[in-house]
Amino acid sequence: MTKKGSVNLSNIILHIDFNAFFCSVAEIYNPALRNTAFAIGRENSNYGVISTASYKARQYGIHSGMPLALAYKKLKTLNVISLPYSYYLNYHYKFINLLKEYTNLIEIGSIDEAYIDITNISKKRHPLIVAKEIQTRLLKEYHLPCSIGIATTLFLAKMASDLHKPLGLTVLHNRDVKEMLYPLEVKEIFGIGKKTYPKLENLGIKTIGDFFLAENKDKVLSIISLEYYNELKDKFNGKSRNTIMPLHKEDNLSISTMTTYDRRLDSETEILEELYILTHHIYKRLVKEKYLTKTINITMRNINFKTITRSKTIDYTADLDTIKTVVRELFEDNYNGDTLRLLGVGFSNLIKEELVNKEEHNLFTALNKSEKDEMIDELMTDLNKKFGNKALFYGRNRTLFD
DNA sequence: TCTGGGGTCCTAGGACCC
DNA sequence: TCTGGGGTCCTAGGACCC
Repeated sequence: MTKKGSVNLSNIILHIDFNAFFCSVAEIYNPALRNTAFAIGRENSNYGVISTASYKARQYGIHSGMPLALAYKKLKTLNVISLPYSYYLNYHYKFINLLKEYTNLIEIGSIDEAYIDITNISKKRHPLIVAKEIQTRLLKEYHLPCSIGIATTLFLAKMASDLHKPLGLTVLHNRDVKEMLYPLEVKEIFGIGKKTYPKLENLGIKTIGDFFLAENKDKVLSIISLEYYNELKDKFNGKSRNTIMPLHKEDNLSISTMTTYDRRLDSETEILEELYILTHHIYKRLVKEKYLTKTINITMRNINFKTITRSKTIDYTADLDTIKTVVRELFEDNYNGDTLRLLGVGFSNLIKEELVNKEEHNLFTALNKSEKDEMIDELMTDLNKKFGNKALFYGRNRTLFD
């Protein structure tokens, strides 16, 4: 698809990434915050971490993920605020709706970023013009500054949007990858995080260029697998996914909730009570979004930050009592008396209620492999009729009738 | 300085089935 | 007595991302 001399066959992907999205939304609701040092995080508290720091706050060395206690050390007067999540979501939807004016080939990366395929649009208008227009409209209509990357694959578009912030507009041609990306630190690679990066750095591999240098290959392979190495190599060579999966993110593989407590928990009764509260909380979402769950998990983190998760798989259910019983069992079977700082409850192996007919499901599990395949084919045909492409997504995750 | 909350993907061993 | 090969599911944990 991106062979030499066949540029016209390449897709054109934009990655649109908001700059300090949560802060921008906060500024919409309270314009007095503009150009001030503030951050999004737990209000009136000395624990927890910064979610997003305004550009002014970043001048003091404050950044996301930083513990609040440290942030206040850097700037005593730092203004830390939070808004209900729905406020951010509201602008997320406005953003997606604006993109829909251009194309339906939209893949949502997270609340503040999305990819779109403008290959077709680009036949009539230059990609840069289109990107500039989207960027300007988001700023003028919604006061949301963003950076946009333009490239032939999703991965390169994302790397490109990171190159210039805020309000960047960056075209990254495949032929320019070496010049533009190789000088960057290896931790800038999407997929190399804070565990892997120090190990590479220890071996003298500091830049992306070092990472791909032939003579460093053995060193790199002592840290990561050959498969992953090759995958990254392809990505930097422009040989990775260049098609949008439009419905990605619209359906969950799992949902969960967790809370860090500002008190320490060591009474079994109290912990179980809190687990029930969390269970109710996440259960409401399960029902609201019309899922059934098959696997229930709890998370416990002790004061030394040791975290365990325990799960149990049962029949698909949306019955609160059944779920609470499993939660209690998981807790009673696994709690060792530690003093805890965090609890969580989650559901995975989800399936949409409307796509499960219990009777059909039971019938299905009794079939042999080829009968199952046949039935899946029939069902997928039906589902495609009913839901269009959406059904393909369920098929991809194979959760439909496992 | 002291570590939020919500997700996804991957790995690996054991159980179980044919 | 010692024990194949392929496949799927379940569980636990880790890395990573926003």
